[in-house]
Amino acid sequence: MKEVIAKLIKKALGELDIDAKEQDILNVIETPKNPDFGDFAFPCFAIANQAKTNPHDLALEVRGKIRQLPAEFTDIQTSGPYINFFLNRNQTSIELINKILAKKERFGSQDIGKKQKALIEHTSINPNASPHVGRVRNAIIGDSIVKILAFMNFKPEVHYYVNDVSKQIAMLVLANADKLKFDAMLKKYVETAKKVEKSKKLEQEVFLLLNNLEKNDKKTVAKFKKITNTCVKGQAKILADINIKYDFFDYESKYLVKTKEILAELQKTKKLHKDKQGRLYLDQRGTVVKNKMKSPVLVLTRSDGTGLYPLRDIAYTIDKLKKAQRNIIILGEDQKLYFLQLKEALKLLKHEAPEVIHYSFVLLKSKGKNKKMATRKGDVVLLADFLNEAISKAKKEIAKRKTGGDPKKIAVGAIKYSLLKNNQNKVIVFSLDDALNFEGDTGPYLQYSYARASSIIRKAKPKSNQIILKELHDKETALIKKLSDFQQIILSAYNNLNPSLIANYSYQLAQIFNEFYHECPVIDSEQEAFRLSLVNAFRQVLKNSLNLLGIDVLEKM
RNA sequence: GCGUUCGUAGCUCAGCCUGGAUAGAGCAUCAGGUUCCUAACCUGGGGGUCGUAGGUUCAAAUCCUAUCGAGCGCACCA
Repeated sequence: MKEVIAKLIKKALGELDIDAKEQDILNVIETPKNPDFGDFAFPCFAIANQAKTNPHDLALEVRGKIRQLPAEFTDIQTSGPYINFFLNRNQTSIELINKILAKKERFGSQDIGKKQKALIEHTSINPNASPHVGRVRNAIIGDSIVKILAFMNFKPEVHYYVNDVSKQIAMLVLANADKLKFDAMLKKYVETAKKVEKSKKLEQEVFLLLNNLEKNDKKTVAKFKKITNTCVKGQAKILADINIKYDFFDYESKYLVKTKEILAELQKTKKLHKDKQGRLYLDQRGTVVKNKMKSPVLVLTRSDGTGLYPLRDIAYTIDKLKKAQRNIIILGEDQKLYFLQLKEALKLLKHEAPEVIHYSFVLLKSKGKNKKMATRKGDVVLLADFLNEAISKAKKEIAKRKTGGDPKKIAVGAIKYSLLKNNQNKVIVFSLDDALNFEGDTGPYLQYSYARASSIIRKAKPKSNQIILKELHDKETALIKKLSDFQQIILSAYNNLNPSLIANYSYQLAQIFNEFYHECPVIDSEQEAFRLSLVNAFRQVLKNSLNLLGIDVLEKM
């Protein structure tokens, strides 16, 4: 459509003896935010500058040269230095709605992946406690990205990396936590961590346990395994409660044997050295990290020879890379530098690194100050508690309205939306009270809009399928325009691997629908058939959006 | 100190990549709307030096530079 406009303007400019390239015209044509200014606008600033006239007059002159109104438009006006084009929307509206209704849950999807396998690693929480809201941001973003990739015809495979070789688990082993249930783990961990922090002797015992683990001492291995299993099961269960599932749990301990090979290979690059304390480290002076840290090294082993996390991570990542054409990992902002270091280490071994998505922390809002969630201090909102409170709130609301509907779906929608709507590299300031408010820019608002639309469809008894299209109401036009944005938004969310774009779009879409709902009666109206199809198209697009966020829709609520 | 991300209404955010027409929402606040398809909704009011200062440009919340403030990171945690 922009091409049509560009040709039109070029011709008019030609008649005014102004020479302009079609491409230059095309580049500046924009879509006004305010519908009063039409569907497309051509600002005259640049051309006026070139022709040394003022943009105001130029707009008028150009408009004057367009004598015949092309069929695509209902009007062409000038407004100051802008020439505004008003589209003939009726025909294109019906085409769009029909397309949505025909493609259904595939509307907006494209075959970009061509069934390639995409491996996504997300969540990967330390298996030592019940996850808090901050940790869950990783899982929720990751899960949404999995869905976006599937929508673009990739074959996603979801991996959870279980850090079962760690001081954290060793501390729990030391505290005999292998006999504990999942719910008791957090308290035990906090307690033990405090003790170990104060005592060098206890810390030595922790290291000894790790040493025994690397030596594959049967008793030690069994204790680590017991605790890890309890924790992973507990975590997976609560995540399954909010419908986040994994295809594979990859245990870090499995990669212990490969670390010897990795060290041998790194040795060949001559970048691996031993420091005075006997630790092996990678010299990273010639790499991108050189100006980002005090001493550009990546330490791979402790002085007692046991491996550190980065060493096993190299082994694990290389293994992951073999499994899929595309590799993606979701990491917190605290891992930015570390990931660059890992990337450089992989480069030495002639491997690419996965694509990485970083997200910022979730801070807890309390008494005017924003605090970081710290598991050890108990300043946390656990996902389990958040979910329970949200469910009881949803139950209460449903009881009040006597409408029915699944309170858990509403609770999960509220939780996911509250953690997805913000831009990823922006810190989330989390307040439980705000998150439990189901009005305004929230998950339940979106679900409510869908339920309302569904209610219309349920109650309608259309007398005729005849689409009568009179002049569109403003709210109808706005709704259709928003629906037509969907494909572009999804593409952008895919290109940037950024679900918040979809979250924001969903909210705007729902908002416009609610305005339409108030101003345009559907049932028994003259345009009943058309409006019913519009409502159905809205339901489909909102459902598709919310599916990509991992949020279920409800027919009633 | 170095690197990095963020700074927009009382609070929480969108807009910034790709510069354009009076800077948008939600919460809170005030005033309205339900014999009518779900009021978890809608309409209206008040509330903004877009951190600050320069620069580029016909045009800057948007691009560049500096500066202030906050988060995160910078060697045996993962």
